[in-house]
Amino acid sequence: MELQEAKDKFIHTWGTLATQWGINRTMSQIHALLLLSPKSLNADQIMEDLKISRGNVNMNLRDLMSWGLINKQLLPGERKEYFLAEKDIWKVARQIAKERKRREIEPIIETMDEIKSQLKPDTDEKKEVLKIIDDINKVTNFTNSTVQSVLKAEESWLINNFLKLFNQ
Amino acid sequence: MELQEAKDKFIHTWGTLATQWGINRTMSQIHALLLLSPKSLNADQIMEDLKISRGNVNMNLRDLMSWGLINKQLLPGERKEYFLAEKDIWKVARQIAKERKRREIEPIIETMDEIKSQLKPDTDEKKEVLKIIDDINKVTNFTNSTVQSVLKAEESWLINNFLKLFNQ
DNA sequence: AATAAGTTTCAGAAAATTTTGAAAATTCAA
DNA sequence: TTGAATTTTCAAAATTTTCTGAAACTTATT
Repeated sequence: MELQEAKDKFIHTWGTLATQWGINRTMSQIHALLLLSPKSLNADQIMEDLKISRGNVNMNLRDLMSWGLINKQLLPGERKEYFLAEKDIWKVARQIAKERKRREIEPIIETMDEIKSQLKPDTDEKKEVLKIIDDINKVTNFTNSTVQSVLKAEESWLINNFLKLFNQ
Repeated sequence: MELQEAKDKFIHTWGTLATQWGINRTMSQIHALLLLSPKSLNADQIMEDLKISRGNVNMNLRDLMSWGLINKQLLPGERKEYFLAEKDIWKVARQIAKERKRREIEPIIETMDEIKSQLKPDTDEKKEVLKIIDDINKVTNFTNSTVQSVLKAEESWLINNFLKLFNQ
């Protein structure tokens, strides 16, 4: 397999996988493209490479920035904006976990709390509903704090290795 | 807030949240409905309650069964099939984690392995691509085994409590 | 074996999401 | 300022996903 073939396969598969977990295909493909690119790229280069429109590139670059997966780079003497992916995959994974926690887990807690505060447990059926809501809250909080502690542990493991590097 | 209102809010929000994480809205709503229902329900009851077609109900009930979140119940003297949700939310959460692991994490490992085995590291650029693929594999394996061990720990905590119950 | 009750399938319709591309807005240089 | 380069926005088009409903299939009853 040649380099370009491997890159294409990676970018294509990454996009396909992403749709299965509710992430926009193009966003993932741009991310994959930037991950594999040693140099930062501008909108025109991404447009040409993935054969997509300027508007699409723009929207998804902003999304990727909001996920903290890529950064804008202003090259001296260049008018155009260049984009560079975070290459440290551990950092990428932590970033994704944090975002998903914020976007997926926190809204559940909010909704459950809202229903809980407004429904009086004055009948057996209401009590049953409240029981389920309470259970969901427990599980969600557990998941939340587990993710949190794994993130923290993982982060300090990285910090440890970083420190070791300086102790050599 | 009255019972029906609370139920509706729960079912509706659950459906909306689900779409944000790549799960079909109807599937989540049927799951929510069954979670809140003390009795098992048949296709006609679900159709009427959520105002959706028979085909849609059938498809999503099968999906929910494949996720291990609901079970078919054959009531004596009844021709129709009834469906009952798993009410133990910890079990539900474990089931979802297992499925997502299988559906989201395992395909990544497969793809990365495939590219890795076919791309020779004979240039610097190829080596760089292989480095990223390797990193992704490391992170994915780490995530996989972390989920695995949390699941296991959580499961045995449950087992522990179950056993305690009998030691009283 | 015929019929009735219930379930599954799937082509086409409807709905939701994504993408395009051109116009508007912004930024920079002279 | 002006105007050229670049980025952003957004209505409409294209695409993808979901849903419907009727026909086909399966299972149970007489």
